[in-house]
Amino acid sequence: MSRPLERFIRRLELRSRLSAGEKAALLAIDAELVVRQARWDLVRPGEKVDFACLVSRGIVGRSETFADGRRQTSAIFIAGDMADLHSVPVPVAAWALTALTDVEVFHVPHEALRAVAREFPRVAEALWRDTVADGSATSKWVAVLSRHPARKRLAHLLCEYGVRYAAAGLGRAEEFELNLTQDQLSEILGTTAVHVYRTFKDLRAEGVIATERRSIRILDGAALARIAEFDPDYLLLDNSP
Amino acid sequence: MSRPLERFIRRLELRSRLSAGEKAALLAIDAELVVRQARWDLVRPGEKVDFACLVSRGIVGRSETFADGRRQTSAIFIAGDMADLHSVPVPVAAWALTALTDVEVFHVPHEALRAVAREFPRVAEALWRDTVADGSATSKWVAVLSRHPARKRLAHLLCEYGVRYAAAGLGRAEEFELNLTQDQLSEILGTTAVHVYRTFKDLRAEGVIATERRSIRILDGAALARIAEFDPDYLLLDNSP
DNA sequence: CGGGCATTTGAAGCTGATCAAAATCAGTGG
DNA sequence: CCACTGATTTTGATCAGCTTCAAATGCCCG
Repeated sequence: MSRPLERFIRRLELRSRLSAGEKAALLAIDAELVVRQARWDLVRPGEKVDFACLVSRGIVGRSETFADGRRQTSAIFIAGDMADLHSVPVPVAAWALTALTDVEVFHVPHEALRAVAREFPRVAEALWRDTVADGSATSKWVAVLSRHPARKRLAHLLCEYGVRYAAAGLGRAEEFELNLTQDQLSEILGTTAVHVYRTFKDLRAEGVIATERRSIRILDGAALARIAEFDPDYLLLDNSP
Repeated sequence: MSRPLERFIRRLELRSRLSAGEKAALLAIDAELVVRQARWDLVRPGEKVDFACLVSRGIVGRSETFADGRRQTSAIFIAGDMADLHSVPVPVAAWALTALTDVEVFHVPHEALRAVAREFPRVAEALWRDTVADGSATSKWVAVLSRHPARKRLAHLLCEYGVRYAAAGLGRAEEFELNLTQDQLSEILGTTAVHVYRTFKDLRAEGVIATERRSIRILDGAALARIAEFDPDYLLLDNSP
């Protein structure tokens, strides 16, 4: 694609209104396309970066590894997400950004983003707003992870992923590919791969979802949302402001 | 105090460089002082606000309540913290801000902050940067909460609080008042009050900390940091940029 | 000095972790 | 097309950490 930020602008417009001039300035930014295999670390903790990673294909995870080797993924990013928008004001990574599947990522130069933000205060606010949305999702995840058992956590993840996947224009909220292994899911859900399996099994047995290979079909969205206590407000996706 | 934002500017300066003019513009902002007792909700979920809450005294928590009445606190804020800086770009609260102790809070008008941010791009970036720091701490908490047993979680909280308390110029990292009940701590640590008590007891028995009423004395900071796997980088407090 | 919180203590039970291993699948090369 | 290989999913058994419930003690404030 000749205009790497096209999809990112559509993402921003889910939360912010942008003028034609503002969009044109963003569209004019050039970015290097990088193709990586699953497991590749796009950014390592402590690394100083001068670009932000815009996901174009596949899934990127933000994760942290502990002394005993166990890992926790605190966010996942899909096509259209700027995985480390926070690196623009804070260019030293505090976590790893890892390719969870084979991915295509644009390296968007910080300096170009900063220049547009300086010139257009509403772009600056739009970027700030998307950073807030990231924090909002993370904050929600603190609560879900800490207070819900695995079945509610998984239900919540499926609800959120479906909504985000649909909002990104990548598919339907009721049926999508979740291209993550149960091991990767366990690192998001704060549990073990074994338990992820059993949890999937329970949800299938209840007739709430169906799985086939890595595609998820939500048979009873209302039930799933009830199990998860899912309320999409925290994703800040209704373009009201 | 005639200049409500004085302490907030010092907080910003821990992470961003500001010119005299930029500081003056922030200092000129007027804000209403509000005094509340413990348990008071400063902001309720879903509420539309046109001001941000700058903590002046006491502790404010950001928390979420579930259907069964259990609560999770995803962040705590001390004097100098803008508890809901994120409300400037996103003025609809997704969570409650609650006074965990008796508090004094300044209501800082969004419009005033936005005006300064529009005029001074570096102020905009400083505010953005502090939002990133909030997200960074939240993201760390996802990992800690999800992967560490209660003893490491408590150790981590004590390390973080000490560092933040000292950075805010409110005391020393090795000895401070943690004016929270064990019940409130359990809502931060994702456990129960009973378990918080037992965890404190264990850490005391190991000689790592001492407690007296609600004051905490860290006897062996190195051991506490080791237990917690604490590395303060994620707080983004070294004024390097 | 009494009432309301908060802390401390005890006992029982459950959820999810851990460890081990079998079954299945995806991809590779003969 | 099949055998082989490594990764992932599925299954089973045991156990630790934490929750839950109940109650006693301690502390602060009016």
